[in-house]
Amino acid sequence: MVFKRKLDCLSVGFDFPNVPRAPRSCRRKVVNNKTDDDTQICAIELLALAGKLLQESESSSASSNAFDGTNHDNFGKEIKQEQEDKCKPFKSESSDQGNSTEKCVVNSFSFPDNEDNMERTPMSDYKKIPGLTAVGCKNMNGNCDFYVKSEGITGETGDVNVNTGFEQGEATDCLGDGGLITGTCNLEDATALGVQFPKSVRVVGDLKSPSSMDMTPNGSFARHGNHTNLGRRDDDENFYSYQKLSNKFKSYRSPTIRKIRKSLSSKYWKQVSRDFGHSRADVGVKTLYRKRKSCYGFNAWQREIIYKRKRSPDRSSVVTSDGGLSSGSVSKLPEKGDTVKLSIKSFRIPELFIEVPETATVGSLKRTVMEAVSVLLSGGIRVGVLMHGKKVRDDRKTLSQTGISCDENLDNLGFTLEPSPSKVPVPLCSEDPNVPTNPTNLSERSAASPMLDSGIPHADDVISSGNIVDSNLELVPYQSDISVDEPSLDSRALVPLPTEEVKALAIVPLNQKPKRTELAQRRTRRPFSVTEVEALVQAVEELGTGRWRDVKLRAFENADHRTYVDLKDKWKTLVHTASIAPQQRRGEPVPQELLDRVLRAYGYWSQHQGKHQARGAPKDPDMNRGRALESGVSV
DNA sequence: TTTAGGG
DNA sequence: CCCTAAA
Repeated sequence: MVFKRKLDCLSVGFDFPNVPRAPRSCRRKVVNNKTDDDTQICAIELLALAGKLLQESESSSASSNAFDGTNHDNFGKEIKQEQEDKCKPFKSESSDQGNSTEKCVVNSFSFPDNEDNMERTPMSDYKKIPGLTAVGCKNMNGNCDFYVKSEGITGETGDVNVNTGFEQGEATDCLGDGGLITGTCNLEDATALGVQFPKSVRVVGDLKSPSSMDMTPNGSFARHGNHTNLGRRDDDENFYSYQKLSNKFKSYRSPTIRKIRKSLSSKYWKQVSRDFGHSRADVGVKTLYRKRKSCYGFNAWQREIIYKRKRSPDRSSVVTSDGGLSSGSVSKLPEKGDTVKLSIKSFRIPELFIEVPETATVGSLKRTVMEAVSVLLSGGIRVGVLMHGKKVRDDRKTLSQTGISCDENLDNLGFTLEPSPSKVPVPLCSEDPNVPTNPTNLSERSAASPMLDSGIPHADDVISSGNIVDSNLELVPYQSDISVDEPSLDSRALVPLPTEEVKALAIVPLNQKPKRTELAQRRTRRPFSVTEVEALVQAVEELGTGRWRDVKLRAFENADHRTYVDLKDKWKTLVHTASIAPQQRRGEPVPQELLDRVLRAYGYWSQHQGKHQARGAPKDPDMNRGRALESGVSV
């Protein structure tokens, strides 16, 4: 069954720690979709906003130079050319596929730096609003790359504004309709922007806000980074915002998780539970959920940041004595050793596989991507360091020992975002030959397939936050064979690593209006048969109207599709049905005899709330004689 | 997880 | 049937 399968896929969701993986069949399906070119479809790269902290004068000039007219123009051309080159083959192939689903792998996208801007930016204002829209998309055949174009940059008072438009007719070829805009990015506070597109562009701006920092040779990237993002002059405000976002994120995710759990067959969860060493399925599920929620979710990550901020002020120059962060302290260099300055333009993150029908709206695509990213981020991520393309696993090594020094060519240095492997107890379904299970090489592939949101593409969907159409998202846990990504070649400058992470994380939930994904499809209607009604009435007569679980157990134990809520609902309708004229009743007629019993029981239990509930069937003569029916108060 | 009710 | 606040 299609629906079922989709649910399974979805439920598996994300292979971040503690989350069950998709059934093999599901994952294999994804794998099979891969082509040789798929290896190119490397992990998504989250474009990171990074900054190089320089002396005021230096920085200022640098930033302005980064986007002077000439460079800018070239940039645009290059990108355009890139699009044309790569999209052509895709177009021919896609035509063969008919009007079916487009599968895209999001390679990279920017994330907004300012939440307000993000929410308020109407489509029509893209041209004017400072921001960056960057979307990379490659179809499964690896033939289609399209990116948004950087249209211009203006700067005022140190702010850098990158206006990126999306050229209709270019990138649109890949999706079949409309442009693709996942978000805008206001660089108001950004100190640097790296766009890892055909040609990287870096914007260095507003140096007042050090989102970057110097690192001591002994410092760990992660640790430093974790402090950094918050190290803005408006630290408190940012942090508050961050927390708010975190809450939103939480609330956003919860329903999804619940759906997932709900959707999963108990059988599957039981399996999962066993995999995790829980003896009881229900306990396992609960534990899983809670554990993840408390340990690996966004909250944990947040706590970690806070913790580190307070704990190791000496480790980072951006942390002030009072635990707060100030920009002023950032400029202070460590007294010993050389300083390594890095600029991170982008992070490679686990691949996100997205699948949407051509008829899906751009808005739904955006949301789909958003959801995929949200799920990815919700699992907790960590930073990986690559030197010469090789992952540096030893965290104890000093930077210089690793080869990361001011003398070295830092082009060999790369970073990745990855799920926290340490949180992965045991790879599920590791027997799958198609799926490498090295936890340190985790890579996510999320498949999103809106199926119901096949509405007519509407530009409004993109801009009207209040007009969001449901989209479908299904996440397929997936461990790709992509373990070590190419280090990004042009990254150098200061490293506010986690800064970017925080931004990314904070942004996702913001734009994500929690909406029901099609995951939670409405159950098929299954009218109660007379027999069922009889059983229900019988049980209620004996147990009362406040013990639906018991009713379920007693009369519908084996009817998996009848939940106690269903029974309660049915009783509710029965009471109503019995109360109205027979002519007004619909559906399969319920014998009047049963309806009489319904009213009788209803009346009885209304007057005996709890009195007999502890015992078995209340052999109350009043009820049996139907007197309760008339008076409602028969005792 | 259940219960209780509104949607 | 769904969704959820409460318990």
